[in-house]
Amino acid sequence: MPIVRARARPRATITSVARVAGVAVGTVSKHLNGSGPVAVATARRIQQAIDRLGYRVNLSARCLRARRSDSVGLILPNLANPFFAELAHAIQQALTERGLQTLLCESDENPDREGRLLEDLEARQVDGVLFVRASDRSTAAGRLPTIYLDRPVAGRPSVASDNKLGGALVAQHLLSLGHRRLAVLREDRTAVSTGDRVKGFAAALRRRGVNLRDEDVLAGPPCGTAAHVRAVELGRHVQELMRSKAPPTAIFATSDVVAIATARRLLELGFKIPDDVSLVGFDDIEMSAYVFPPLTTVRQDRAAMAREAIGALEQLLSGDEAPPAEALVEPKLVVRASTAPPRMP
Amino acid sequence: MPIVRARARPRATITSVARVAGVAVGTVSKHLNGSGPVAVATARRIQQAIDRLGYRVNLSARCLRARRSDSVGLILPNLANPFFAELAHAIQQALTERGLQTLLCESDENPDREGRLLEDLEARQVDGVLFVRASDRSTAAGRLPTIYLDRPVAGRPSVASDNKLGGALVAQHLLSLGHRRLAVLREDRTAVSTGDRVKGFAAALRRRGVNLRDEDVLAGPPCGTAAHVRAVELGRHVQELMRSKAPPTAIFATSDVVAIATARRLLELGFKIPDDVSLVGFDDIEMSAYVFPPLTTVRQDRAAMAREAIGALEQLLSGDEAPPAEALVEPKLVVRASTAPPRMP
DNA sequence: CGCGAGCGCGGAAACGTTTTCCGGATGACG
DNA sequence: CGTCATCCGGAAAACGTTTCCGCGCTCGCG
Repeated sequence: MPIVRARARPRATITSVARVAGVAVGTVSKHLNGSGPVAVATARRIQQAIDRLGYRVNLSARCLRARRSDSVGLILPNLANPFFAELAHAIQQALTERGLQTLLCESDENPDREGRLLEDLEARQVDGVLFVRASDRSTAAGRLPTIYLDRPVAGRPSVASDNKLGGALVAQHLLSLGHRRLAVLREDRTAVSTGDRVKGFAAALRRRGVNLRDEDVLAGPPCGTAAHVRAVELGRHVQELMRSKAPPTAIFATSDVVAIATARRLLELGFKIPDDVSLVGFDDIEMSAYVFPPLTTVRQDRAAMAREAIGALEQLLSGDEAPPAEALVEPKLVVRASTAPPRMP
Repeated sequence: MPIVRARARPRATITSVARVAGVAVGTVSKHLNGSGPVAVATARRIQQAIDRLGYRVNLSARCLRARRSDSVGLILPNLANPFFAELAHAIQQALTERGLQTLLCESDENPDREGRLLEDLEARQVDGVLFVRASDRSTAAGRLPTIYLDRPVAGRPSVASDNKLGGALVAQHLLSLGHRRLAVLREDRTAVSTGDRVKGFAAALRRRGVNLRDEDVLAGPPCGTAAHVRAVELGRHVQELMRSKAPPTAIFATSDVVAIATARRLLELGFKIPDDVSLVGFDDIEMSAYVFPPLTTVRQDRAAMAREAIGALEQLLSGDEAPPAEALVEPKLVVRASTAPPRMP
């Protein structure tokens, strides 16, 4: 518990403003919040006092008295993951537009910390929580109104991309280019969102008569493994895949980060993208437009997710309607330069 | 101002805990904070009451009374920029270790919003602020104890990487590989940190008898321009550079994002990296290890910057020592696969 | 002219803590 | 046995707001 210096000059309070303006504190409060009638002349005097004293409301006091903080907590696994960072950006922007403050916390991919974060947010009196769990197995739950994001919980209100549809979009795109020999690289065998992408992908293939064998789906080490270990593992998978008897003509990586790392390995091995092999990612992080080759991917609409999540939270808080169910946001295929028809044999 | 439902069941307060435990509120407070002697038997009774009621301290009330929030504000331009996101991650982690809460705000690269953010943080009673300004020209300043980060302000306590040294490290590396024809790609002509990198680079070259002409330093459009516009501009610069009479054998991009976009353009144009041209970035964002080719770059030590900044802030808050000056964090060269000796003519 | 309505404002009670001050009990020691 | 220090706990005052209640005044209307 660090030592903190008491502020040198005490800050102006609503009381000092009232004294300077020659009115009662209640009147100042009404002027600040527009919560009651105040004559224009009085309002002007109050405003002058505020400006002169440099008064700023004390949100702790307001929150204490009004039992309302106008702030919501956002818990997510890790800002170093570009997708989460960009999601945080979108959410913060949307909340700001609504006049709400964001309290951003990182769980560091550690489910054990999530409980503590929820307690912290409760102690800080947030009105609600937007919660991206560290893993699908994480079971932390607070007493606050919560909307789950990206990683839904059955029976709880949540907002996520339609991952199955996303996977299907990829399948459709690759099939229409003429690909028939396909493979999937996923980072973690257990992640539900990733699993849905693969399921949607496989189902769409099957509907068009193309079979995706189990051995065509390669998974990296479980979530939580060190990044460089996962990269090495991924590199091995790529090599194994491309050196097999019937190498795929297209690869679906279940996230852009994996896709970018896959592209690196393919290029290192001397394969050309998309000439020798097509590559599709997922998320559409900003970086995916800048790498070589610019990545064909599935865009998760972060702004829409943010809007949807905040709407759901407000509905939950207003409490007059039935709590919203699990909402799906439509993903969109973004075609760039990493996909093309397969080379004719 | 959104409507917020009053909480259904009122939360347990320190008063209710005291009643259940059969003690006075002051005693509960002492037990919670260890701020006074309390007998073990009493402490046990209190703890049982706390557990039974599911009590959580109300930080608004504590902050109001104790005039101390144990939280610090962090203002940065944009989480969608991977370097800032990773910096935020490091800072949040370091603050958490110190038992401090982080209030993260984005200015969206907009200097006009910074003033409002500072007011917000003041209203929320943060103990201090870590401030990454949106631009070197942004002049916003609050009344809170502030440590400037990454973009220093003359005469104010600040923490930043030693950008000149970083630039010199790049020069040294490229010179020792045998490069003599060099070029620089920077994103923004006016940014001081970027300027220092270029200055350090040019100065180190000059010391070794290599001249960097003005026309060898290409700058993108000013900060704030839309991302895709900047990418197009950058592409043009790369092309122009490589099609010139004496194309460089090595390029220094003043950030990893620019380097990655440069690599893309070079590869699109058919150049091999590092065979045809070497490429060096700056920052060492995580992605730079995953792209092709893995990027030689200068690592900004985010953890050290976070430690340094928090240390400076605590010193500023304790107030007994002279406020710390402008601190520089040492950057380190990270050699990967994007640099090699120049092709012999 | 009388009366009710409503506007503008003041007063005061909360909100949940921390902190200070004080008193009672207990133990040690002469 | 008396005195004093020590330990533990109670009481109450703040912290800066919001909100409720009520009062005086003005104005419109019959």
